[in-house]
Amino acid sequence: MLIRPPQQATLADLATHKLAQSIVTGELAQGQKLNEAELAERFGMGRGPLREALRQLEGLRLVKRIPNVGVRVVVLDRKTLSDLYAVREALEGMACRIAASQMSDDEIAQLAALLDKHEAQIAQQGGKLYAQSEGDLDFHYQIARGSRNQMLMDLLGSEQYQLLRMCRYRTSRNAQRTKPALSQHRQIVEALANRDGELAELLMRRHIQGAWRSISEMIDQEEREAA
Amino acid sequence: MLIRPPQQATLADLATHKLAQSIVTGELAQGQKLNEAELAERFGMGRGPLREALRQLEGLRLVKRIPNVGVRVVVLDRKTLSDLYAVREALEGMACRIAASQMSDDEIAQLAALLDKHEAQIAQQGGKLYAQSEGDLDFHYQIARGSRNQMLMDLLGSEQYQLLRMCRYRTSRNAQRTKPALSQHRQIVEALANRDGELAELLMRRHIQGAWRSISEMIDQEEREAA
DNA sequence: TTTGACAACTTTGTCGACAATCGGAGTTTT
DNA sequence: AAAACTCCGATTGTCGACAAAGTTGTCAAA
Repeated sequence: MLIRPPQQATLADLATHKLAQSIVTGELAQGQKLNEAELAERFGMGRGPLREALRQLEGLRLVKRIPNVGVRVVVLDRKTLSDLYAVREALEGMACRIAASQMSDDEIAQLAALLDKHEAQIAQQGGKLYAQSEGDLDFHYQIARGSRNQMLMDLLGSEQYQLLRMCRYRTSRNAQRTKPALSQHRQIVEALANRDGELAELLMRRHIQGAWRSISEMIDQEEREAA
Repeated sequence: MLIRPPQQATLADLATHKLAQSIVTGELAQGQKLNEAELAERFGMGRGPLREALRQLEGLRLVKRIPNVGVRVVVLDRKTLSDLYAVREALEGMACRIAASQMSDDEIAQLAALLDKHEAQIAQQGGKLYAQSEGDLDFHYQIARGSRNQMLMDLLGSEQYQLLRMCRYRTSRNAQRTKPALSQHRQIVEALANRDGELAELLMRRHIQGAWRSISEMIDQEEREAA
């Protein structure tokens, strides 16, 4: 449970969290219709809190809702993901540039340590692509934190982060990109350590572009398989 | 009603819309506590739909909520606005760059026409700073549309747009920036017409930086007055 | 066979009442 | 007098039932 472990929470908050988890992990398929009564029963609560949860998920863009008809899990098609990566490039690029001047030496050191841990995980490679993927997101989130921009953290952390995780689960098979990604991460950390914001931004943008190319090819492949 | 006139809507949607409007226009003061029962009665509905509306507003970041305590209208302090403008700079800069290659000649012509209309409004200046402000946001939104990036349009359109409008209402007194702003807008349109994405991005970023400086000074002034 | 309307069913939208929790006034204690 | 405790009113959280709208299946007519 990487995100928001709700300590003191209402039932609606619980439901929001569980549903988000289920959607991100693919337990609830893309485009699937969500039945209020059924979900309420499954979670052991009334329909009231559940409806509130659905409203919140709508705000997080994890579901789409049509009045008097119902809500469905969003569908991550090619265009949506393309848009997402374009926005990420701008946002995370900015985060990197600012983080280069704002992060403490200690924070940057921690970032480097995170990559070491990350590398060790790859070495083991015990099918733990999941953990690897979450680790990567951690890296990106730490940089967002380094920008000291709460709005940026919210954007990257809540909405985009979730969609991205969703995408990862879908395409978690491609392990071949983990090594170049790690190398790029290291370059970014080095730029941060040198307080070179411009370079850090450039490297991050390239990194995300590379990730998009990789994802894009995978989608092409899927589409070809489907045809 | 510039945004989302809900045609076929549920009561909760209606409430969301009305509340958003009230918050943005300042009718509901920043930091004000929102009482469910009171609002429900005022809108002539039960507490159920109203609670759903509050959840949605929470997603739009117009209110903050604390479990078992209640929800309050967000407070736009200096840091929040600073963060907002930084994010806008990155996002709208990107929108401009992409729009330069994606917008049709016709759309760019419409954009120019919008500025003419805008200029006429300024000439009259009948205290209609409100309309002027909305016109400015229209300009920015049209460019976001030009990027053909739905996620970008959502981000700039729903959340940020609302916060920005809120800020405008608060600081709508500063009319002195309208003329330089218009001039900058024209430069941007020219860059778009020349299909010069890089220049368009640069100009937009400067434009937003200028807007932030203006807002920032105004906040300083307010703080000095308060002291 | 296809198409249209009708009816029954399912699902969403809404309300009112009850339970749980929090904030504050008043009182007690050190 | 300041701090802590206690109780009470107010507000939020939750549930079940009812109303309204949409969906689906059936049957008859073209």
